Amino acid sequence: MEKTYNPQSIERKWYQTWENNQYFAPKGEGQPYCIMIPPPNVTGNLHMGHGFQTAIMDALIRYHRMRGDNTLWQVGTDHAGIATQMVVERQLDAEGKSRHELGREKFVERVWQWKKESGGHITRQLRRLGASVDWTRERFTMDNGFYKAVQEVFIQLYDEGLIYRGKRLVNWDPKLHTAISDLEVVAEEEDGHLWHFRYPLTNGGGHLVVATTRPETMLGDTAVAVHPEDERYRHLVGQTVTLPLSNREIPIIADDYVDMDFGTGCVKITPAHDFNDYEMGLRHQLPMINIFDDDAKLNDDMPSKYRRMDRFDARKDILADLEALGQLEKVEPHKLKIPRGDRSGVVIEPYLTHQWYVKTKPLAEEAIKVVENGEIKFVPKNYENMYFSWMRDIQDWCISRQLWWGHRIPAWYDKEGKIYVGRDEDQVREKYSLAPDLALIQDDDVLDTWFSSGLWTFGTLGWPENTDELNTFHPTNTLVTGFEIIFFWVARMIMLTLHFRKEIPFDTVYCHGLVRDSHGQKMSKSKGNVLDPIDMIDGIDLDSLLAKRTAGMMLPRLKEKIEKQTRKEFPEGIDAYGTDALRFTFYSLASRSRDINFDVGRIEGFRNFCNKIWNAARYVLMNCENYSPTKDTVELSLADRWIVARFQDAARAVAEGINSYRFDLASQALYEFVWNEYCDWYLELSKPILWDDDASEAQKQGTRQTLLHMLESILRLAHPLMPYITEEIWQLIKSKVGAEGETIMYAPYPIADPDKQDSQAVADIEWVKHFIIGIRNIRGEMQLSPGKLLSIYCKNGNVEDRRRVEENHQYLGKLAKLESIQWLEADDEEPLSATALVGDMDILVPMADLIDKDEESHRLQKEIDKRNKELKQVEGKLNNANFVDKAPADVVDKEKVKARELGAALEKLESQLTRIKDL
RNA sequence: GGGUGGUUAGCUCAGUUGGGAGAGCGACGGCCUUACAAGCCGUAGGUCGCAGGUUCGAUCCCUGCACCACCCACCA
Repeated sequence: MEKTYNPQSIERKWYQTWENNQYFAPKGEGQPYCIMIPPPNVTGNLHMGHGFQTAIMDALIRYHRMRGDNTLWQVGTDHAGIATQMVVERQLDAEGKSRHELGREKFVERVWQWKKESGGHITRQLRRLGASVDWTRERFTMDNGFYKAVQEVFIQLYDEGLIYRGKRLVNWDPKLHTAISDLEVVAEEEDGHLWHFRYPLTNGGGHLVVATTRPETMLGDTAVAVHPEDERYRHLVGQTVTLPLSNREIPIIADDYVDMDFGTGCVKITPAHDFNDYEMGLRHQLPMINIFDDDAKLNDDMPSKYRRMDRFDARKDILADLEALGQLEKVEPHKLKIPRGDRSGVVIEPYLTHQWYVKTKPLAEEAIKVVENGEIKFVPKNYENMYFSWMRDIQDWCISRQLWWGHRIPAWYDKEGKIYVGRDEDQVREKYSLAPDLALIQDDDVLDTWFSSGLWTFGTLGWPENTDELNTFHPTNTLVTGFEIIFFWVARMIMLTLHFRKEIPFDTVYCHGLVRDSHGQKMSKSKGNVLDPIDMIDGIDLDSLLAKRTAGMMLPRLKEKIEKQTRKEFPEGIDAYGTDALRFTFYSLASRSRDINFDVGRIEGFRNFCNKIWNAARYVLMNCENYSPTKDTVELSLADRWIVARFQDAARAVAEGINSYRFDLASQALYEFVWNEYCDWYLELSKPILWDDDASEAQKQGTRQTLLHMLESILRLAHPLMPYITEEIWQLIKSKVGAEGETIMYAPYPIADPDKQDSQAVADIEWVKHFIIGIRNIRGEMQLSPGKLLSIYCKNGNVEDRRRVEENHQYLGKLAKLESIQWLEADDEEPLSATALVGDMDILVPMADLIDKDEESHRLQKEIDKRNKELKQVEGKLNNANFVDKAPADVVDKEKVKARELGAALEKLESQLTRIKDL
């Protein structure tokens, strides 16, 4: 083995081996376990969120696979309608072309081309993370089979009356020229104004003042509303005002939606451009005047001077014109929520168009039930509340998009606009018995991307065919996803799956937080704090990192800031830490918390952990070169029995962590066992035996066997979290432990064995550790040379102490670096010493000339202070009659024991201090 | 406006049947001790956001408040 752990030299090799040998495919007779990957955007790039999510899923998958389950991790990618179309449109733009010049067919062809070129990128990156997905079953949301599933679902829902087409107000994105769903609109508070206009009463008797944040929409006003009980305006209801600029007469209506206390209490009503006004328009049968075109420019029905004008320019002009007319009463600064498209970032316009909708209420009812009754569980549980609150108030889902990239809606129209829904034109003609010469045209729109991803769990398994995969793996088990797409994706999967499969899509939804930078800031290009998981695996030098973070930055000031900040944080760039270290870092961060702050400092620590394992393996191999499994009786040492016992606790803790989705606890239990017990103590305790010429061969074989067996067990325990290093080392040692199989991936996962518990060995080693630590403390504090062999005395020990000293002579001598240990009897004169306590036993390190008197006084005083503080607390409790009376007896006893021990220890320490001082 | 999560060592975070406050990184001191300097040994550091309450006892349970983050909602 190389002296230093080098992830680069092992990772790619093993992944290829695994993939080539089809180790990722479902296998065996075990119970099925299945995870569906949340399909990443086919042309996307792996980010930290993917990294985190993939690490979690792979751990679950490898864990179940090793436990013998018939395990499938289904992989695939999403066509991501808007995102992908935008990328390709941007490319065209750079060539000075537009998609409209190209035409629909050519454009879609071009997107497929782009998918072909860059579609492999993200899947290559998933491989780098060690994801054991079954590549042979990779799917795409627009592959032929999926297309069929999507059509089937659309047609059936339409035939059942759960999909309808209607002309309604939708969220219109004027940049992308498409409708979007409520979820794709993000409303942020921004500074704006509240303008007060005068609308003159038609009969000449004065005017009403309306307040608005959107002056330009006045061109589409069809009423002014007041509250029915508003004394100020009650008498005017039924009269009309004359709308300035348009000179239209519009009614004054009463509606209790109006808040009398806001603004003037008069609201201008623009049914075609505001969701509330739309509802009111319906209630009062108001005309709906659309003032915009698809670009959100004023349309040709508007007064000529505003036609073709951009909405924001029109606002300025209208304000100026109203002011000129003397109708602008006042302007106030006003904070308001501005709706913007999550993709385009432009202000969304409520806009009257024909769109397709899913009637969600009936679907949602069932979907609520399965979470209520526990068939589907959310982890952490509180996300269920979020789910419920949204589902119980769900709105119909606008599923049509005016894009070209996506599933085209399987609907046709005749000249009269009658709708025919079916698989294709021929089938539609047959289904609806249409005359062969009736001209039909297909709907131009495509479906919302989430409509197809909503079918992911069963669509990928072959539905609508009744496949073996579907019967075996559906319902799937665990869905691992970010909480931010619970509504977008999770809820819709549950609704659609219940409807079409009459079963749940998965039984558990594990929701993880958002991966942020080390200061809790969201990672974003504009902040320049984005970390690329691949860079942490492969490393990146400072210049490349700077170039990457500032690529395409237009603002020099921003660019400078990002450079400065990056130089400060990564003066040397980023080291190549390897996949295992990156993954382990993700696990350590996978607590219940909602935000995951990724600190690069931690990955280094876990790379070091890999190196620790690596070197432990080197040690084991060096000492077991000629070892082979033997049938001869071997003798197990105390340390052997101890580490085996301790391993059971570790194995239980790791499994518990994984089972409860507490990967932080699982990784911590593993880390602590490997480093603090196996390496720090067990490997050290093995040396006195292996390097002792007097030790028997049976003892040495026992130690070698335990070294190997424990190492091999650790590798299996760690494999789901750190697949590469564990496979690499496992291959090197498997023959020595008689392990079968070609890969650790199929080796059995360790299960804690209660019979291997050994409380005697654990207690003895605890005592040994205390002994050694006592000496080390004196060494460290007294500045004694670490290599200096000490001759020490023990005193006041009981029978147990004497046994332990006797039995563990070798351990103590080697690890505490002792020349000799001798017992002093009660009446023996004590040499002046530095002392340590192990239970009731004193350890004396004679001072001779090596120990400084003042130093030792100081050290003793520190010990005394510490214990005094503790004793005070304990005595406080024991002196409290209430405590003694009311606390459980075992708690009181514990405190009493503690008080006695502390008292005894203090007595010794103090007399020792007096002796030293009196010197 | 309604709701959720958070506030613990300098930093990032663990800490559920309420009974001794922890880890990693960083800091300090000492070591190239034949697995590992990506290491070893030792040390220091916290009024567990604030104020009340319940309890013999509260980081943990209850109430209120402050601050941070997020989700939902029709105030022109």
